[in-house]
Amino acid sequence: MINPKVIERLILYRRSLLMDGEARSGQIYSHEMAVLAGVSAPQVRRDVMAIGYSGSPITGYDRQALLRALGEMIDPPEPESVALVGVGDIGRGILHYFQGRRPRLAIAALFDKDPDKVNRVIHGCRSYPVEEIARVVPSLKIRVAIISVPGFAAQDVADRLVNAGVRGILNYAPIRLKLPEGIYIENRDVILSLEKIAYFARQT
Amino acid sequence: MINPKVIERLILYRRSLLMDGEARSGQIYSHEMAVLAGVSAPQVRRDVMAIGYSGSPITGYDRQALLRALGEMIDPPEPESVALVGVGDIGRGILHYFQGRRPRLAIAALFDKDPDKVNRVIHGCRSYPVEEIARVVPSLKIRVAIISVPGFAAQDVADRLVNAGVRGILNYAPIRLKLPEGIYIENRDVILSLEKIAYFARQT
DNA sequence: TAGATTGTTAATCGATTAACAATC
DNA sequence: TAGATTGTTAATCGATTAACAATC
Repeated sequence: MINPKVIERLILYRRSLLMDGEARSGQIYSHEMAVLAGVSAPQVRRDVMAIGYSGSPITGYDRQALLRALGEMIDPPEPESVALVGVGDIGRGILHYFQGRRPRLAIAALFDKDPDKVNRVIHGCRSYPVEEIARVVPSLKIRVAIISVPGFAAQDVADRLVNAGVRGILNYAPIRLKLPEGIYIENRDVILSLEKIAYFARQT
Repeated sequence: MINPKVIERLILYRRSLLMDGEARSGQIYSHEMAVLAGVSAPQVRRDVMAIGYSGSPITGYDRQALLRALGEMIDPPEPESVALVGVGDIGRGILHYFQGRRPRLAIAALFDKDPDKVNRVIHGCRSYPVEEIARVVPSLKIRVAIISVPGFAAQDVADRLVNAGVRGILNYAPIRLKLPEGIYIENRDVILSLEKIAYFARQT
């Protein structure tokens, strides 16, 4: 199993290759990829090795073949649905921003506690009360969720999601969720990030 | 200088102490703090040591004194202004969510390229064209900025911000910014995060 | 004093970087 | 072949964990 930092770099490599319009086909060397992605060349070689793709000492890597190998690692084999819980400011922002950007990854269900926000279609997406997580999440085979509810509600929501089959969570709520082993989580607390950045901006 | 992971934990310790309403005053042991913040007890002790505060082998740490020490490290000495560039879906979500939550840290200026979005007041905050960054950022002594513009515009915006005196950036644009040494940056690319989470959710 | 906790050092772990032999 | 690059191993670096002497 590949670790999170490696996966992140693999995603960056793919983007770099796709955005490097100059030469979508042809060959590319590790040091060129390194410049594009902002990492070191040996790092690129190690990462490429990790996905089982190999290049040639003479011609480097084949762009198209490398993109295929990256896609096989990164992309879900079939389109995947994501749940978004909490249709507040942050949640709505993410929903609007995200929809339609990744064909194989789409927000397929919204959940909220507010009766005014449920049983509607928001930005092309059906919204349900949180009590329906247990029913809707398994029926849509959802395994990834975004939590953007207030801190006090986040643990309850997380428990419901995990019980319903979710295995990965992107958490915007300002608390550290307690989750069973094997659930992958990333915390994206905006206020914490800004406090941290402000600290470092003050130094120097 | 303290490293980012330590600062992040210090912020969590403070939150844990503030939210642990049970006993806002009195003493607390490292292993109790460890449970609250979800880290190990020796880790808590090392971090507390790093901010120059010390406890007693008998009574542990004094909550109020520790909170003061944490605040001195984390909080800006005087209220600090933050710039937000890009008043789109994500930017607007952050603006609405963030305003008023941290008294010493507030979004004080918005910037956008769209003529319809500038020279207005959005959610109590004045908006300017991006060309005015060079003038407004220094005049408000802004050192921290949030970038939530499309990828193709982000590098230009970042350069303008850094030239105007910004030293810390929270970047929501889907590119790796090239910045001079000494500028602190955190990347919060939503799509990248979800792709990563989806990968790990598929395993197991 | 006895004992649990603190401050601090040593051991471990993992990831990154540097070096280099293998290769086309 | 000569040479630049790849694949792969060794060295380095840093952070975390474990251990323990000092302390009240």
